[in-house]
Amino acid sequence: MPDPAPYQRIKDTLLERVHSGLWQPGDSIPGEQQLALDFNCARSTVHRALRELAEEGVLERKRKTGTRVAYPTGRSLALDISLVEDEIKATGASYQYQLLERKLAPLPPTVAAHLNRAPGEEALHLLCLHYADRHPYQLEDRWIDPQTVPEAREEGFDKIGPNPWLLRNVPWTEAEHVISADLATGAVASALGLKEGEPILIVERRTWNAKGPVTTVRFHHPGRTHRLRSAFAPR
Amino acid sequence: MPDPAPYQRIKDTLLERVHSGLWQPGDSIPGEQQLALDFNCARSTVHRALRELAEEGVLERKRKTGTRVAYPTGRSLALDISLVEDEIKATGASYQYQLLERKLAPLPPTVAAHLNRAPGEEALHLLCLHYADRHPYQLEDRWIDPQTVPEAREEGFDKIGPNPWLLRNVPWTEAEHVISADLATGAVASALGLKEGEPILIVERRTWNAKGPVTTVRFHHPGRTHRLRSAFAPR
DNA sequence: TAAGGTTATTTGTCCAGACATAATTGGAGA
DNA sequence: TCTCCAATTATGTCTGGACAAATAACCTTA
Repeated sequence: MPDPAPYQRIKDTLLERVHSGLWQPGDSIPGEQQLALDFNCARSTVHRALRELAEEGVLERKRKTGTRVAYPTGRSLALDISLVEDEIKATGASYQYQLLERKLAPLPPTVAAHLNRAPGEEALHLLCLHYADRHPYQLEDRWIDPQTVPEAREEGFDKIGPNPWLLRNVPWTEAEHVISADLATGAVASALGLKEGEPILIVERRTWNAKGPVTTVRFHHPGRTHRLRSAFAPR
Repeated sequence: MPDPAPYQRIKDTLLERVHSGLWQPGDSIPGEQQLALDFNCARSTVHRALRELAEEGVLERKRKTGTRVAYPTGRSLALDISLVEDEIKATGASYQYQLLERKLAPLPPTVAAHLNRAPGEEALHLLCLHYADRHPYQLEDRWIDPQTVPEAREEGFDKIGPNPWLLRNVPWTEAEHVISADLATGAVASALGLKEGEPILIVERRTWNAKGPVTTVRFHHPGRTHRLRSAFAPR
């Protein structure tokens, strides 16, 4: 194993002091000059370690006042949202993909608003089901704007899921996520193998690239068994 | 407004080139040497800009090969989780806090596991309701380990919510979040003013500090009206 | 042709020193 | 006592130079 870089070693050491409780939230810690002497390195090396720890929310720095251990606020939480396939395989389960529906359909109002289209205009609508070990894991309800993504007209989406296909062909540069809960009804319930009225967890993602809105997608998960997890440090 | 630092200006410029689509995912971009000439600055300044963009997931860098625009993967998503009070006030709504229950009670098994206690041992149980403009916004169901946090015995929690109190008195250094959906039942339903069987969104947070597990808390929100939002960049 | 070693290129990090900038502190003057 | 300015001190950033490490490309040899 290669030696970690000095700035990294310093970060680790300082973080350890915070985690161990040796330095408590609110405590002042030594200045860069002093730490540079302690660690026998240049001030800029110490500076980088401190700067990054501050960015990560571990420390708070102010000119003239110096550096203190930050009070955690839980200001942000990072959720991993990978491709379903990777997500499922990471748990050791087998992955299966099934296309339920693919057709041009009139846009519902909320989706139309995101895609900058009038409600009722036609767009490509996809319904896909992702299985983990043969159990329904996620129902994907997606709209693709054929104006921004004309190539999508040629793609059947019967072999490859829309997510990997889009990443490959029309990478987006901006996204917005909204998480909410609702009840399973009709098609969603039966696709996921749930009874009507069971809870579902919904992650909605809307993405843009330089040319405009690309796609809106709602991922539906069985609410009681699915979990979005985040082990994490304050930020 | 003060001039932004050069490395920041470079970051902005490069990010703009990616966002505008001038540089597409997969494209190679000029090397550090070249960019330093372009921006008329030292290589280390360019290097910092590139390094940070790579950390943010915008670029991918490899030695010898150079720097390319990254394909977005949506690998992570950042949710802001602030204090409820700030969260509510940020929307312009008025905030109100109400303590519903505060008593020592035997630990349910799942909570006991996190707090390293045997099920049935006693811990401090709190039920709190947070209002936005007089409407129930969040039901907080919290367990505090009186062994790790003896001070909590003395606190009534009738004026100050457990969250701000804990941050002030027993800051945690590590946390884990789990998001899920369920149905409102019994006490939860009536506290939130929902009918039985309506969907709720649950955020569970478990925290630790140097001395051990501090607290387990479940935040219950009305599922259809509450949203966890994240405008975000790929990572 | 295949294997293996060498070279060149690019990023990664460090350093020492310099100046900029924010913010506290203390002192001068009203 | 109050106000305002200046000195002090910590962090923030840049420079220009150096060396390390990864790795793609090339070159040698069997």
